[in-house]
Amino acid sequence: MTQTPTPAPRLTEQVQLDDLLCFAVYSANNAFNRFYKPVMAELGLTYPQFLVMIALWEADGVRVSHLGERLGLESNTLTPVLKRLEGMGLLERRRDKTDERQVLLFLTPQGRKLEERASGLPACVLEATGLDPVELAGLREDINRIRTRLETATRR
Amino acid sequence: MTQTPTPAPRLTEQVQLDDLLCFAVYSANNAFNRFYKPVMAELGLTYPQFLVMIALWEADGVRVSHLGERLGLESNTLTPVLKRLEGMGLLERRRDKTDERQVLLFLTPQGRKLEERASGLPACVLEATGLDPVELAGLREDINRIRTRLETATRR
DNA sequence: TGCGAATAAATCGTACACGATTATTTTCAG
DNA sequence: CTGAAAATAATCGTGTACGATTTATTCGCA
Repeated sequence: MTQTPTPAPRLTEQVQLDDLLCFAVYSANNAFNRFYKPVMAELGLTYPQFLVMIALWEADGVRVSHLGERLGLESNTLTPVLKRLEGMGLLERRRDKTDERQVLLFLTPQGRKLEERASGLPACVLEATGLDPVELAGLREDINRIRTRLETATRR
Repeated sequence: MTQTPTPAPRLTEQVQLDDLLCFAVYSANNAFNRFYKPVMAELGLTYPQFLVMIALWEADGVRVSHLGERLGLESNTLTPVLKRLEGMGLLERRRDKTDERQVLLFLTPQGRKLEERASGLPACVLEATGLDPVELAGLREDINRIRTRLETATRR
C-alpha cells in the first residue's frame, strides 16, 4: 500500500505550444501588428496610436483615465503615446480647470481630419481576415469573454 | 444627374473600437500577459521567456532561426531574450561547429528542471478561462486561421 | 580558386507595456 | 480649518517587438 505520489506529467507531455490559447492570441496579435504596420505608416501612426485615435474619434474631451479604461491601459503606458500624438499635432492635452489633477484630451482639426483618411480600413481588414461579418462578430465575442474571465481571475 | 461622389462614411460610424477583432485580440493578449505575470514571476520568467522555454522543452539543440519559426519571431527579438535566459543559466548558446553562422540552443539541467515546476500551469489557465477543452480548441483554431490569413495578406 | 551573393545571427533605434514610485491636487474627517 | 488620505497623471527602469543595418560565415560558379 506504500505508494510514491505520481509525479505531475511534464508540461510538454500535457500540451504543445500550438495547443495553448495564449500562444494563439499572442501570435495573432503579432500578426495584426505586422499587418497594420505598413497601412498605419501611411497615416503616420503606429497600431497602438491608431487605437487611441479611434477611441478619441468616438469621444474626445475625456480624461486620460477614461481613455485608459476604454483601452485597458494606464497612464504609465498612455502618457508617452499621448505626448507623441500631441507632438504630431493630432491632439491637445489640457489640464482640467476645475480639477487640476486631471488632463483632458481634445482632438485638433488635424486629428479629426485623419479619420477621413482611415475610412477605408475596416473593409480592408475584413478582406484580409477573409471572414464574413457574422463569423467575425462571434469570434470577437468569444475572445472578449476570455479576456473578461482572465481579468477577474487576475485581480485578487 | 450631376452627383457629388458620396464621401466615405466616418470610420467611427462604420465601427466602434469594440467591434474590432484586432482590438479584442490586442486586449486579450494584454490580459494574458497580466494574468501570467505573477504566475511566471514564481518561475523567475517573463511570459515571452516562458514561451521560449516551452518551445525548447519540446525540442532543444535547435537553431535560433528554427526557434524563430516556431514562435513567429526573428533574431532581433530573440537574441536578447536568449541571452537573458542564458544569463539565468537555463540554456546555452553554442555556435555550430560545422557552420559557424548558426547558433544552437541547448537546455541546461537547470533549464530542464524548470519544466517540473511549470507542470501545474495548463490546468491553472484552463480554470481561469473557464472554457471546456473542446470549446477552447475550437476558439484556438479560429484564431490561428485569422493569423494565417493575416500573414498571407501581409507579405507582398 | 577566388569573389560576389546568400545566409545566420547580432546590433541599433524607436515604441510600446507595465510594476513601482513620485508629484500634484483634491477631499474629507476631526 | 487643517492635515492625512485619496485621486490623478507623470516618471523611471526593465523587457519585449520590429525595421534597418551590420558582421561573420558559407556557398556558388566562372
